[in-house]
Amino acid sequence: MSEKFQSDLLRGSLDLMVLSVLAEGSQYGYVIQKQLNTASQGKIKLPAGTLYPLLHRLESDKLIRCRWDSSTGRRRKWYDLTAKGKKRLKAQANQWQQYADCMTSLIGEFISSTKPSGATKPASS
Amino acid sequence: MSEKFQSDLLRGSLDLMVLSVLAEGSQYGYVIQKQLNTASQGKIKLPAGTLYPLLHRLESDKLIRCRWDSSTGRRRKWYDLTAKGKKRLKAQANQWQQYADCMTSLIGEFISSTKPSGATKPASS
DNA sequence: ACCAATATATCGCACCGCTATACATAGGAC
DNA sequence: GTCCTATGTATAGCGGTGCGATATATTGGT
Repeated sequence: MSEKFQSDLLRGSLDLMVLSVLAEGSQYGYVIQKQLNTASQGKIKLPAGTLYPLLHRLESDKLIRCRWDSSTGRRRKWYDLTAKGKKRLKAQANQWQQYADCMTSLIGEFISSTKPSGATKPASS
Repeated sequence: MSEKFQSDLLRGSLDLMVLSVLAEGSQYGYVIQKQLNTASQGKIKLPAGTLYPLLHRLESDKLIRCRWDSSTGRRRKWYDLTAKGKKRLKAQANQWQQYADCMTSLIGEFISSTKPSGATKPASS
């Protein structure tokens, strides 16, 4: 249970995940790491050797910007989405959805839909 | 329109797609290529340099098996799912679904559910 | 004083999709 | 017959990226 996803699944969508976390507000690397772990129910355990180079790439692509700050305690590197980053987030989220739809139509019949606790959704809102 | 998916999206799921095509029956490489192109509405255009090495990998992993046959015309290399391949297909399809659910819960709010600025076709209804 | 958790960083490996290139056959146009 | 395109398979090498290993520094608890 709760196995880790195979690494290759992250290729092409890990940057999108990080952008989506930052869309909720400024964060620093270590928290992003923990957040993705939590949000995925332990299935995504980003090693530091993946996370920090990724953040550096996003920054050099001007999708996020950073700022050292110590006002919350320790000195940490806080990241923010740029306008370009927000735009990219939307574009990439939509592209991912199309990709997912495509995958589902291909492999849908091979998925055993035995959800461990059924409950579709308690009719939110 | 009908842009190609970025290559990295395929990492970790391309093998799954090929297995799912072969689950419908024996096929040879060239047809698999066309089939994925069709099924994805042109968004997946597998280059031969991707397809054949992939088939070789799947074969060396004993997920598929091959056989040269000329009885339908030209000499072609026909592939079949092995028992191991069928098992892998199911396992990987389920893992992918979990991954997709995880992604959706992360990025769902950033997906604009309206299709990109209206129909290319004048809505037949 | 010691140790674990926090926090960031970089090096080099491994994997795989892609481009480029190659070769062979088949069928139609001219 | 020759040319061109589609069909069909194959491999070499490049490039990008997730990861393990390793390094460094700070913080708080015992």
